[in-house]
Amino acid sequence: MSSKACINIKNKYDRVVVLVDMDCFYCQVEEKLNPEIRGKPIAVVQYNPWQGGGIIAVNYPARAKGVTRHMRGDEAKQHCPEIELPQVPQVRGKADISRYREAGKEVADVLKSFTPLLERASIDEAYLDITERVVTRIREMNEGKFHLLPDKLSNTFAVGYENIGQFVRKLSGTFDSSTAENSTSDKFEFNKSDLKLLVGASIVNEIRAAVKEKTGFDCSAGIAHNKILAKLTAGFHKPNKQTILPIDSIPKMYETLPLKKVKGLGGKLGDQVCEVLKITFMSELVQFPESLLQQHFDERMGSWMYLMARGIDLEAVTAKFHSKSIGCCKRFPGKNAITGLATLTHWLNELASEVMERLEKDLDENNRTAKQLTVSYSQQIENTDVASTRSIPLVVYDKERIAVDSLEAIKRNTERFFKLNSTTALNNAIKFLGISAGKFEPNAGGKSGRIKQMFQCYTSKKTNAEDISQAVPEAHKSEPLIEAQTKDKPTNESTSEASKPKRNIQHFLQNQASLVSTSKGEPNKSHPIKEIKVGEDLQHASTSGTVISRETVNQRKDMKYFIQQQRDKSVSSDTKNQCIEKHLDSNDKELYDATTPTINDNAPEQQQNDVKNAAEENNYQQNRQEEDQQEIVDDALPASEVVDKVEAPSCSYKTTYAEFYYNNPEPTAVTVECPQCRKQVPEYEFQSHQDFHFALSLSQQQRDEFRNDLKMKQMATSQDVNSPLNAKRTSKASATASRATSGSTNGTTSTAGPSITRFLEKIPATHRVERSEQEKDDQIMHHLIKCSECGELVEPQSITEHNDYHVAKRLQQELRRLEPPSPSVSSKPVVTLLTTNSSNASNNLKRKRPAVKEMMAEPNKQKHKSVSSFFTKL
DNA sequence: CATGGAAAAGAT
DNA sequence: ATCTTTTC
Repeated sequence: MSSKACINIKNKYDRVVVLVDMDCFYCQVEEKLNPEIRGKPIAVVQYNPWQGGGIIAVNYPARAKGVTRHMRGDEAKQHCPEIELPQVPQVRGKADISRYREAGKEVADVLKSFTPLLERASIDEAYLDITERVVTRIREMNEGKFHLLPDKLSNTFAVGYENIGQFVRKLSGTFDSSTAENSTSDKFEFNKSDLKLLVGASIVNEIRAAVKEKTGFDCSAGIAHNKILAKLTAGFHKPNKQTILPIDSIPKMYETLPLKKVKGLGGKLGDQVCEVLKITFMSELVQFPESLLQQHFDERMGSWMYLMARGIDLEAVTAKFHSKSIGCCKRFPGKNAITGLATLTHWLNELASEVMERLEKDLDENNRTAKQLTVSYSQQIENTDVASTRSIPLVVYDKERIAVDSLEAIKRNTERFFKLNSTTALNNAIKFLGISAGKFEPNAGGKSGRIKQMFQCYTSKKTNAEDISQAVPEAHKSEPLIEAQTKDKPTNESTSEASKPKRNIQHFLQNQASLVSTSKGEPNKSHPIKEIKVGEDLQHASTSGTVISRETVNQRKDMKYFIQQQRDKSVSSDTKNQCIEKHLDSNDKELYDATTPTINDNAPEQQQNDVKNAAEENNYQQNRQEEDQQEIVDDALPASEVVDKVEAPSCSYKTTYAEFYYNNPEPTAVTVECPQCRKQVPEYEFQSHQDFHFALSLSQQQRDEFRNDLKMKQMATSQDVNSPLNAKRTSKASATASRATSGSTNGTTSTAGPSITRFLEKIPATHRVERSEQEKDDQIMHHLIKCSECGELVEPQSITEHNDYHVAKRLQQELRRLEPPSPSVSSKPVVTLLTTNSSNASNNLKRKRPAVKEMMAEPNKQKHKSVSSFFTKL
């Protein structure tokens, strides 16, 4: 599991790698959903209340009007009054992109039907290695079964050529004049490789046509010999077009290609490279020896850049269809920061719900189970945001459990979670929350699988007999070419049969006239690459959050030393370096090394932005939000208070709960009346106020259930719970209690805690259900019973079965619980406070990339097949 | 507070 | 295991 799979450097031009990129995908999805707006200028917007919402996708008509990403909806309207602004659906108070996710999968399914060697790169992008198909097609061409007619290459462009016809002519010309002698030259090899791209383009055209036919979506594609270049190339002609990148065109293209446009160099690293080497364009990178690059950056990175400067990227396309993690998150900026337990609980539940939903779907579709939960959050501590991440075992797919465990993880890792003397007011406001599940394992059949199966017949409607196996022949994994070529290996190498290929090519050329005229409509600008649009939205402003962590600060502190160390390293002659050069074709060098002499190692200028020492300011003025919040809630009581309420019913929550206690009402300038509670709310607070009501109404339900469970437990144990005075204790008790309801055996609460046997007894439905006021009528009317476990409304005749489901669920949980050790309690409190103004990014550029040695370890097994042989067979 | 959310992968 | 970086 070292690093990324790479191909042998000798095959550097042998692959045909395609990047398929959906054109303004979200817009297309919305268009498909609502045909009314088709063809109009469109921008997809998310969270519309504030200034018309943030734009996350813009279609081409709208782009023509000057609308761009990271505009607000209002701004877009100014540029283009007729613009349509469909919104990203909002579910559970947060943006929900499942609509696009599903559309993306639809597309990927189509792509996958062309090759198993498909790597999904994002929701709307995928890499394909179609080398095998190309080789097959070339064979078919040789056999006369396939003719590469111009109509197979519509909407196709080649970098460095006016139109595709020109490229074809150039290519065929070299084959025409090929003799046995020059057919061994590198140039000739290049042409063979480029021919593959051309043939590949015909396949990609079919792929894109299939996508269009099956899904209705347009896409663009880049066709090159490796991933990075394919990605780059895809951006050259859009939308609904495809571009080939011939080898010869790479150096010219590099001359005007800003280094930062290359994937992987778009961020701080790219800045560093440009700064340290004093360069801007990719073409300037070629002058530096590998050793120098390795010294300034790191070994891996150095090698990667060295090769990249020569148009080489050895990373294999690996079959990957499904995400390795499923998660969701939300920011709570500024006044939206979470300051109370109730709100925190609410949002954790929302996030947990979404994750759960998606996990269950994933279980259905992919027959796998996530084993790890990761909760991330950032807290405002004394004025800086501190981000943290904690991982915990994910033992059962259970929404409540996920939410509770997440909360526990946060608590456990926060030194002072609550404000002094409070059991609900958070000491540190939370500005960001995220829950994600990962470490998927395939669902094995077998003994543990049996429970899962019985489980599944409840949870999933589908009996998923078919298991979408993403298995891919191992042969593909690292060396797709070898196999292809082996199969294809002809008996004779490059012989002098130039007549037949000529015939074929001329057959092709006969149709060139039409091709050229086709592309006339769209003049192929001779690549002003400075303005090239790479990818859909490459102008992603580096907002570079202000969140810093202790580690970052420490790194900065160490930087001086670090840089010095780098400098001290002597310029040792690198064997690896020589190794690479040895494997570069003479033509590679010709292509790139012509003009520029190698320059010497000179030390990087480091900016000595000294790290400011953490200066603690005791700025205590953050209680504003909670004050506002609490004003609202005179009559309602968030779920998290229930425990305390039950335990200490005599206390007024207003005085007991800091979340509401820190009330220092300030005369506010502009207020609005809340339609729900009819309180005056500061205008700028309105949204979060609404959120709060939302939270309230949702938690109400839970509260009922919770109380019922408590009641039951009390009946069972006849014991009291802890005093609410100790915050830590209380919260723990609360968490444990709720967990117990879902099947825990251990609890601090009782001597006779709920055991699994207890749950295995069938519980009469009538005892388990209690109707809430609002639902009563509904339920009576429809003769439905609400399950106290999950809140679902169930038909009476199904309630037994339904309860069985929960029993099974608990059973599984119980079994699971025995397996893994409990989550490791963290050793240290997380909260360390450091501040800095330095935005100096020159830290830590060391990366590890696959060692070049490994890439070249494999000896060349193949002799390249002569191009002329493509045409020899009849 | 102001793009936001999502995911991967590398670094330590 | 946690944090950072990058990208879309």
